[in-house]
Amino acid sequence: MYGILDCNSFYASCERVFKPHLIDKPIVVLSNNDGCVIARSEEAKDFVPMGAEAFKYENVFKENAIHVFSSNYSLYGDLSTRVMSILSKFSPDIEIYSIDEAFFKLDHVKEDEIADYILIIKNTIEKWVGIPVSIGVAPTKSLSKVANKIAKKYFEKTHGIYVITNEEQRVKALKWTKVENVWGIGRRISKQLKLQQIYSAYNFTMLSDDYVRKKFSVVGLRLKQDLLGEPIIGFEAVKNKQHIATTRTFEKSLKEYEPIKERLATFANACAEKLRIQHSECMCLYVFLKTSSYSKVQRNVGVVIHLPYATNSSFIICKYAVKGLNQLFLKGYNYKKTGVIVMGLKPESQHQFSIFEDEKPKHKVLMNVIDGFNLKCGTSKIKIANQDFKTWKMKQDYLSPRYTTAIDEIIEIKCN
DNA sequence: TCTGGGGTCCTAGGACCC
DNA sequence: TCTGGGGTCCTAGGACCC
Repeated sequence: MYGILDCNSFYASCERVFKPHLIDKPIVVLSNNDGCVIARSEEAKDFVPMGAEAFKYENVFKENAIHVFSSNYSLYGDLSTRVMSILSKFSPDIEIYSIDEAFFKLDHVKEDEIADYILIIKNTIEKWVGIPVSIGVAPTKSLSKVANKIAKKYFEKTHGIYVITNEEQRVKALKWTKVENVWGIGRRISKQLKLQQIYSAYNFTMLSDDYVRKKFSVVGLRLKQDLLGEPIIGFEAVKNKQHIATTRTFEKSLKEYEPIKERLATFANACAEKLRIQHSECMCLYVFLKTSSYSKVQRNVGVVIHLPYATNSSFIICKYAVKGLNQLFLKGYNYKKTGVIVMGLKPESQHQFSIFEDEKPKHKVLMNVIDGFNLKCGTSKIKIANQDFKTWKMKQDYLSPRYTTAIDEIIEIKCN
C-alpha cells in the first residue's frame, strides 16, 4: 500500500505555527516580489483565486480581513524538513515529492491497522510541528492521491485520513473524482477527454488501452493501469537534477547594463553553488533576458553557450554567463527578468579532462574553501567580484520572521 | 508601477551510421 | 513502376507536476 502525506495549505499553515491567533482566519501567501497569490488558507479560498495578482486584490484583502504574507522560504523549507523527518520515523521508505508532499510505503503495517497507524502519523506531525496534514492510502500512487483528496474534502467524516482497500471503494472513489482532478491529467488532456464525454476518473479507466495509448502516449496508459489498481507508477529514487535554474523577476525594471550584469552574475554563482552541492558539472548554459510580458515593447531573448569543458566553478560559469548577456543586451528596453539555466549535467566524478587542462578540475580547491566558509559563516559572505556588496532586496512587504533558522529572529515570549 | 520559480518525462523528426 | 532494414543521438516542443 502507498500513502501520500500532504500538508494542508502548507505556506499558510507555516505562518500560523508562530501566530496561532491566525488559526481560522483567512491567509494568503504571495510569490517573490509580492507578485501573486501562491497559497491560500481554506478561509481565503472563497475570496481569492490561485495566482491572483496582489495589486489587483488589495481591496479584497482589506474588505475580508485577509492576512497577507510575503513568502518566507527559510521558514517553509525548515518546517518541511521537520515534517519529512517525522514521517520517515514511521516508514522506512519515503519519497519526498515536493515541499509539502511525500509518498511512503506501508508494507510493514497490517492492512486492518493502516487507518489507526496513519492517524498516529497525522497526530504526531500536528503535535510536534504544528502543521495540519491529510493522508491518503491506496494500492497505487495515483489512487493514494485520490484518497488524499477525499480525506481533505470530507474532513468532518474522515478526520483527514482515507484508505482505499477494496474494489468497491476504488470504483466509488474514481466515480467521485472529476477527470481534471486526476494526478497527471492537466488542462489540455482533460479538455480533450471532456469532448469525448469523459467526465470522471472512472470513465477514463474504462477507455480502451489502444485509445489511451494512441491519444495520450504511454504516460496516459500507465496512469490508466495505475488507477485500475495495478501499481505501475513506482517510487522514484532521489536523483541528481538534470538541469538547474536560477531566475528572478526584478522588483523594478532595469534599463542599464551594469545592474543586469550584477544580477546575472549572482544567478550564475547560485547555479554553480547548486551544482557543487549535488557534485555535478555542467557542459552548457542557457542565459535569457526579457522585458515584462505585460509591457508594450517586448524583447525576449536567450542564448545557449557551450563550455569548452565541464565545470562547476563559479568563476567560469559566471564569465560565460556574462558573455551570453553581452550577446543579448541591447540598450533601450526596460528589462524585467533574467536568469541562468545550467544544462548537460555530469557527475563531478566522471570529469572528462582535456589536453590543455591541469590534473585538477579548475578552481576546485578554491570553490571548496569558499563553500566551506559560506556554510560556516553565512550565505554569500564570500562573493565573486562581479557581484555587488549590497544585497538586492526583492519586494517583501509582509515578511514574517525566520523563527526557526535565524537566531536573531527567534520568537520572543513575554512573561509577567 | 504592480503579474514566482522551479522541475520531469515523452514524442516526433532530422541527421547521422552500417 | 520499381528504390531495404535496421540502428543511434540530438533537439524542439508539448504535456504534466508542485
